[in-house]
Parts: sequence; C-alpha cells; structure tokens
Amino acid sequence: MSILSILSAGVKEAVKNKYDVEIDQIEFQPTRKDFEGDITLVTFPMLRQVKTNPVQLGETIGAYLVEKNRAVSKFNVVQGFLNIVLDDRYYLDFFGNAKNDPDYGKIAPEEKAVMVEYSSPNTNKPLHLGHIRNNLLGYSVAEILKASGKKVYKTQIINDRGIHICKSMLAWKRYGNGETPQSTGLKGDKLVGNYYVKFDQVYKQEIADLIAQGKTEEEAKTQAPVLLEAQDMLRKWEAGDEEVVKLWSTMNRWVYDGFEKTYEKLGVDFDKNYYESETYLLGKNVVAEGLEKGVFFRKEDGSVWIDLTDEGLDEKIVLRSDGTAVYMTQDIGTAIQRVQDFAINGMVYTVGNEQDYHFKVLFLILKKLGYVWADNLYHLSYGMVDLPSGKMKSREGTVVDADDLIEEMTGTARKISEELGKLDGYSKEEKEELYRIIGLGALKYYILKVDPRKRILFNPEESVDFQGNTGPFIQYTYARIQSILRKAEFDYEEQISEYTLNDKEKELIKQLELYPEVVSTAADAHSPAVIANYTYDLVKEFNSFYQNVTILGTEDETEKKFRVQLAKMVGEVIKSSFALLGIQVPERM
RNA sequence: GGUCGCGUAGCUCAGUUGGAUAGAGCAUCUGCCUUCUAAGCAGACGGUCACAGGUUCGAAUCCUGUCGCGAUCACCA
Repeated sequence: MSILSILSAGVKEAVKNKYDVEIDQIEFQPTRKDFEGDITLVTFPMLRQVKTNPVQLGETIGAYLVEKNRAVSKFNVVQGFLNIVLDDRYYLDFFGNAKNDPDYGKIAPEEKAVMVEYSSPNTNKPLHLGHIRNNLLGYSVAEILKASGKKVYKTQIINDRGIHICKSMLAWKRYGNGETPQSTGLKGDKLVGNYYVKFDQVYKQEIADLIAQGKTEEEAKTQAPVLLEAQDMLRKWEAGDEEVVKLWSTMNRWVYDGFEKTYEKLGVDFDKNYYESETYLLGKNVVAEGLEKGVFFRKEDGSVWIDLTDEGLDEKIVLRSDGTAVYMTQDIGTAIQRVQDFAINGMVYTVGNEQDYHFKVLFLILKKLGYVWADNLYHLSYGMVDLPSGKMKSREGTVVDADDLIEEMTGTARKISEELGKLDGYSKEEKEELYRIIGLGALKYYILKVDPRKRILFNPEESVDFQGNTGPFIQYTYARIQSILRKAEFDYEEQISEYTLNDKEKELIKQLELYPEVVSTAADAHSPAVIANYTYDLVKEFNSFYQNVTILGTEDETEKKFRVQLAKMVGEVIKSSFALLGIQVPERM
C-alpha cells in the first residue's frame, strides 16, 4: 500500500474519531521546501464538513497520526497546512525494495495493445528538422506507453505515390542524365530531393513565361507543360505503365535506403511499414457501407459527404464525384486495416497540429461508423518547428536537413570533449561513439523537453546548449555516478534498515519515489516532456548531493554503502528515463 | 469571419486534480577545482503570470470578454 493511501486512511480515522464526521475530500501535496515535512495535508477542503478552524484541525489530525502511525514521526501546522514528517524507516523500506527492482517505474505488460504511427514521410525529399521532432516524439511516446504496461506496435505510412512523387521522377528523367546514388555518392533521398527542387524551378519558369504571353496566373499554374506532363505520369502510374512503375520503384528504393540511414542514426525504428501505394484504394467499400447505414450522403454530382454540422463542424467530403478516394477515405480504410492486421484496440497518430481538424473529423467518422475502438484513437498533435525566418520550405531550400543537423551536433560534442580532454584511454572509435551519444542527447533532449503542443523556434545560429537544463548535463551526471561505482571496489549491496538520513539523501529518495507516477502521468498525457523535466529535477538534486556530501571518502561503513547504493539507483533511474526519451547514457565523458 | 491552440523573468522553458512567498536553465555578476569528473556546485540580480471582469476560504490554473501570435475551415496530402 502506498504511503498516500495509508495516510488517507489515517486522516479519515482521525476525523471520524475526533469529530465524528466521515470525510471524503482528502488532499495531499508535497511539502514546500521552506517548511519541515515530507507530505502536506491541505485542511481547507475538509472545513466544509468539519466545523472548526484550520489550525485546530491540523493540530488534532497531526497529533492523532503521530500517535497511531509509525510511519509518521513529527508534524507542524502552518495556517491550514498540516506538514507531516515521515520516519526515516519509511524511506529506508521504500529504498531497500526499489533499488532491487530492475523494472522500477514500469508497469507489467497488460493485454492491451496500441499502434503508434510516426514519421510518415513523403518519398520526394529528405527528412528535415520537422521530421526529427515528429520521430523523437513518436518513438518516445511509444516507449513511454510500453513502460506504462501497453503492448505497442510502431508504424509509419510511407507516402510513396501521388503527384509530388511524379514531379521528382519527371525532373530526373529529363535532367538526370542517368545519375544514381552510386554514381554521385549522394544519399538517395538527397538525390531525389534535388530533382524535386529542380522540378519546381522549371515549373516556376514556365509559369512566368506563360504569364508573359498573356495568361492569368491561375491559368499559367494549371497549364504549365511540365505540370501537365507530371499529371500524365501519375495517370500512367495508376494504369500500371511498365516504364513509369519501374522508374518509380527505382527512385523510391533510393529514398528508402536514404531514410533508413537517417532513422538508424536517429535511433528510431518501426515494427511495420505501410505504403500509401498499397493503401490508397482502401476505404471505398467502407464508404459504401456508411452510405447504406446513412452515416454518409451522396450529392447530385455523385460525391459522397458526411454532415458534421451537429457537432459544430462542417460537411466533409469522403469520396470524389469521379469515385476516387481522398485523403480522408484512405485514412478511414487504413485505420480499419490496421485493427485487422494487429490485435490493437487503439492508435496514436503523431502528426503536426496543422491537421487537428482532419483527425477530429476522422475519429468522429470512425465512431459514427460504429467502431468501438474509435474511442481509443489519439492525435499526438505537436507544434511546428519554425526558424527565425519563418516556416521551413523544402522547395525553397530553407530547411534544416536532418542528417546535417545530427552531424553538426556530433561535431559540437567532439569539440567540447576535446577541449575538456577527459577521455584518456579511449580509442578513436570509442570517442566517436561517445560524441554521437552526446550530440544526439543534446538534440533529443532539447526537442523533447518542450511540451509537444507548443511550437519550437529553432535558431541554427545559436547552437543547442550543452550546459544547464540539457541532455549532456544529465549524461554527465550519469557518467560521474558510473565513475564512483567503478571506484567502489567493495561489497556495498547490504540491506540497510538502520540509518539516519541527511537532508540531501532524503530529498533524493523522495525524488526517486516519484518516478513510477511520473511515467504513468507521461503516458496519460502522451508527453515525453514530463519525463525530461522529472529527470532534470532528479539530476539537479543528485548533483547537489554529490557536491556537498562525500560518498567514498566517508569513514562510516554503513554511510558509505548507503550512499553508493543511492548513487547507483539514481544512475539506474536516469538510464531508464532517458531510454524512454530514446537517449543513451555514457560510462564516461 | 467560424473553429482550435498558444501568451509566465531580457531569451528558452517548468508549474500535477485550483493551495503556502510563481520555479529552473541561458545571459549578467560573486564565490568554489591539493579530496569521488568544474559539461559541476553555492549564491546575487531578474515577474502587472497578455489585459479586464467573474466564480471562492484561496486563481498562472476554472468561466466570460478583449488584445496579440499561430493553425485550420480544398473534389491537396
């Protein structure tokens, strides 16, 4: 039983005993640092039921708890706040158990499975900073959900077809001179991305020419020959034209290989890939069923819609008048497909907040169609990553490339590490691996510590910090702990039940005690930021302990053992929580 | 214009179901490396929680309105 439920029971009993009132509202909070105590009972809400003043009530309950409960050693009352001091034995009990639990903070897996979708790139251009935020969020939330007891399948849907893909294909065919990743040494996604940009240049020129010939801008945009040719290419692809399909699969292969490298560097992975080329026809039969059920209605021109005006939304199209699928149609079909493919009863879609409306409608449609799992769909909606110059636009070349950024971060880590020069004895390979861990740690933490919903302003001029509330700071603390453990060449694993905790030790244990609750809060909120902020607080607390208290230098054997155990467990929780963020920790740095 | 989100220190961000004197980091300034790694620690400076009302014992947090920023409202994805 948790300490809170023990205290709750004690408080209820006290009030029943002293005032003969059954209270239902009991509110605890952590005691503020400026007062003595561990847990604070807020007495104000109880005054509705108990007729007395807050100080009196606090004193009465406090005295009762000290008398009846061995976990409570002292108390004090400030205004309406009853500050409860817990006995050291309580903390030693907790610590003694928790430190031996290899899965501390995690909940044993249940049957429930969810699918987490993230990344879902277009195959016409390389991944950029926006994808990085998406990938880190999706991966981390998947790990957090696993830790909270869910079975999780990670997936992405690769947008590998459509007019935008044909654009880079066409430009390559026209201007590529048979270039390949092998012949140029370029990563496949970069090579293809170059031709997407090339297409746009040609297209813009043609528009300008047409306008010069007297066309309106509107006409020019729809009549530019290069666009017409791309559209023709799309029709051929849909008809299964051999040559087009061959070109398509060749160029997509290049892009997949490129993406794979980026994913690997980033440390993210997927259990299953879906391809839009295989799913874009899905959903049409569901629309037919929905029509029969009366969920949808058909307009005179043959297009099919859903009326959501009762829900405060608009009408939304689900099938074009020519019978072809729109984005919504595919998403309906794909969702149903996934539930059939895997034994899942929920899904998390990691997609930017520009699509809030789309997902609101999608979930509503699935619910109206009668799918019970529609209640367990969650749009992990995150804010855009903007540059000081505004939005990133691939066609205009104002993007922060994912590979470049990772490389840059590794470089910064290398530079700082070399200046500090603490890596004697490490081989070149070990050093490079460490730089990668630190550089990525800085980047990932920088992005994940922010509430997903908020937009991030990324200034490439000001490099990501390595000091203060950062990934490397936390990694550094972990490395320090490992250094202590290497030097502690004695058996320190004894169970310690008699020991007087100092303030720093007690604060650390309290912080450790919060971890399981933090994991579950993060899972409920789908927010890695919750984990990041917790870890930072833990690490700050540890550094204060480390800097103010001798661990290996102390004379008292019990004290020495206890402090090493404490350091070790802090290290384990850092490692565990950082794993939930997809960040590795180093043995030295 | 309708809908949704956001607005907290010079900058970047925390702030749990409404609780005590709103917290960190960066930047600026003071101290601390003969003792476990100074990517650190201890401290100083810094606030009209966008603004105005309301709800109540108590509001950064909940409600209403105003202002500012962003997104969205396609037979695009």
